[in-house]
Amino acid sequence: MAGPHTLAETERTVARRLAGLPIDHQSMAVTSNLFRAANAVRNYMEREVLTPSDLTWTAFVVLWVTWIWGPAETRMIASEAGISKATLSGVLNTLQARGLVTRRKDEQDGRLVVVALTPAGLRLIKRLFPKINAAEQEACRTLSAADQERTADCLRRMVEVTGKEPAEP
Amino acid sequence: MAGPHTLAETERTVARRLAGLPIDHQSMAVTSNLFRAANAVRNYMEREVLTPSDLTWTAFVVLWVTWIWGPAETRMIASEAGISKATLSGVLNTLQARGLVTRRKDEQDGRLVVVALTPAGLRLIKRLFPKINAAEQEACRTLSAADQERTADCLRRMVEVTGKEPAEP
DNA sequence: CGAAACTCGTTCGGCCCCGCATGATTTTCC
DNA sequence: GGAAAATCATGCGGGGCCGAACGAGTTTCG
Repeated sequence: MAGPHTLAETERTVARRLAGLPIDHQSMAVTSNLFRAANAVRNYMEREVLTPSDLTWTAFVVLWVTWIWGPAETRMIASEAGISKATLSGVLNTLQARGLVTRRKDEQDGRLVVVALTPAGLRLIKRLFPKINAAEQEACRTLSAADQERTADCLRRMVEVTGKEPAEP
Repeated sequence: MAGPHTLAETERTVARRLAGLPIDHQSMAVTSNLFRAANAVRNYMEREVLTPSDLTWTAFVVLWVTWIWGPAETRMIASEAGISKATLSGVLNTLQARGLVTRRKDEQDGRLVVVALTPAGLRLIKRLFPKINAAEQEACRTLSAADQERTADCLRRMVEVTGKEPAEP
């Protein structure tokens, strides 16, 4: 990520290259570091925790959501995991083939499919989640408690603002 | 993203479900909102700015990096864009087919490939970037200047901590 | 009751994404 | 000068990712 340039160097060069244009540099700094950080943390967790268990980040998230939200319909899992239903279908095929989740038709409503963890899936997520949380702690190591609280809050507000709104009849 | 639950509701449920486990909730709140926010902002920009021009987020980033860092080698563009060289190869194929970038062998070093914007590519990025910056401003709308500064700084620190380090012989 | 409208999950086509292997090129170091 | 090591971009295979189209199932309402 850092590549041949440091973060500070990169940001300086961009600012110089954009001199003269009427650009809001502050919000640009927030969003570009948002993407950088999300990528860096995600890669860090895959590298340190997930790859040894042959899991992708998305597969882990789906496993986690299924654990937290109990047996649940696919539409709900997709929403909580932040992926589309189409993507979830593929991920579930993979997880099901590895014997980590099961699919079952709902008896009341035949359109619904209920996803649940298998015992093996439950064992895996219980073993992996503490390691992921340790990695989260590591990623936030240099942030004070106040920093963490404020950062989480600011990120929440950004989600609220950009969350889907394309609906104005 | 928000799906059937609000952000606050989701976080409360997770906390209740994880009660008893020795989990650091604060860093979990930071990272989970980090991924949520990155997804939400990215989708927002694709929806509002990029899709009308038939560009993906990654293709836009590659175009932007090529603009900022002038004609440059692929390895450098990949690093700045936060993607692998392999991914960049594919993206460049797409952009080249649409006549937005050119590839040219370096004359000094035959291994290198220099990527440059075509006039059409330059026109496109110049037209799109102000709209992206407006979207960035919108995403940060509810954050004070101090919030923005502090958030950007915290995100930078998270990048530093998790940035690739797998080198200890 | 029964047709129309709606909801749900899956498939499909196209792109992004990566690690790895490969071939081309340059540099290092006898 | 020439073999070995290093560097670079690309192709490939497997998977994630989405919108759109589809078929099966359910609800609405005349």
